[in-house]
Amino acid sequence: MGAPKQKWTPEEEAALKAGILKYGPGKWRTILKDPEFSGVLHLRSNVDLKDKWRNMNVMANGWGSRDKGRLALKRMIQAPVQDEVAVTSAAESDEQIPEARPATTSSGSSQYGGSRRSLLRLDNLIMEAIGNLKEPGGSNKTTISTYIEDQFWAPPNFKRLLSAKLKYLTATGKLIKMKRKYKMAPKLTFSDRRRNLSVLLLDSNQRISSKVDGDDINMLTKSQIDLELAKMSSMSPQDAAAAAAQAVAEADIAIAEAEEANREAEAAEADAEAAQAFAEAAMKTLQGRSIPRMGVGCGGENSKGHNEV
DNA sequence: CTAGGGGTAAAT
DNA sequence: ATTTACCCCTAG
Repeated sequence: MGAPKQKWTPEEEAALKAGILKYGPGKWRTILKDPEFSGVLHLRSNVDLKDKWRNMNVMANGWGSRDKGRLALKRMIQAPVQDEVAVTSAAESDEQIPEARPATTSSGSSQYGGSRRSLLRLDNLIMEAIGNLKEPGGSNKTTISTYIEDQFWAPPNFKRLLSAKLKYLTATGKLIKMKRKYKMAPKLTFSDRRRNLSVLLLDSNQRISSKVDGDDINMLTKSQIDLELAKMSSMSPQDAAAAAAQAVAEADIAIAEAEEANREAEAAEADAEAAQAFAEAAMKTLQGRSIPRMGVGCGGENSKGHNEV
């Protein structure tokens, strides 16, 4: 009647994920009662949390429980019908997911539509690489490149793209170049109000109480969290690749330009999506560190955002 | 209260 | 026209 739809804000998503990280999946009521999250989620109900989490997870692994058979067996060689549906969820090694996307055939108008988003993704990918490598003193370009190339197929011009990106990130202060290695900025000057978000996340990175009771379904706690991260990773290569091929056609300058324009102009939607990815990267990076507590007051709001209450 | 199924309104 | 995402309803 009054509100046809109420989109989830990144803050809400972050809070939800933080709550799941803190307690675990299924404790929606508990998460909702937590004073740290109730401030952000007091408008949502426990059912909403569950639904949202389901949607996120479905996107992560491909087909969790929903999505009957729409995209499933459609245009795939070999029919894995008789096989189990044991996805590669509990992968303890690294984030590596079998992409089963029928590729984006919507290359009708090859504008910058999807490029901007992908570029921003690569941005986060680099952060994740550095954060995951956890190399003391930072990681050099080759290491980062290897890390990414190892997980995804790298376009022929990837090295070039990466170089441009690294340079840009260093120039903007997001990365610190020491000698020949790149490190993350200590102050986390990624954005303005992105700080309290990370703090919010970091506050609840204690650990997951994985109490092995006896049943088999137990490890869907941390696995699913990591799955979330894998989602971003497995989604990037395709999109980023297409973007890379296009971007290289233009010039390396176009990348920085697009990035800058993106950051200045529509830093509402893109940044919003980057928020959750960044939150995760930051959380993983600063894991097990002494984090000074901060107020969780989200005061500074962007001027041109969507005003939905 | 939580898990799952389903429908419908927005995006592409 | 197809896909995404939010919300409601029902069963356990």
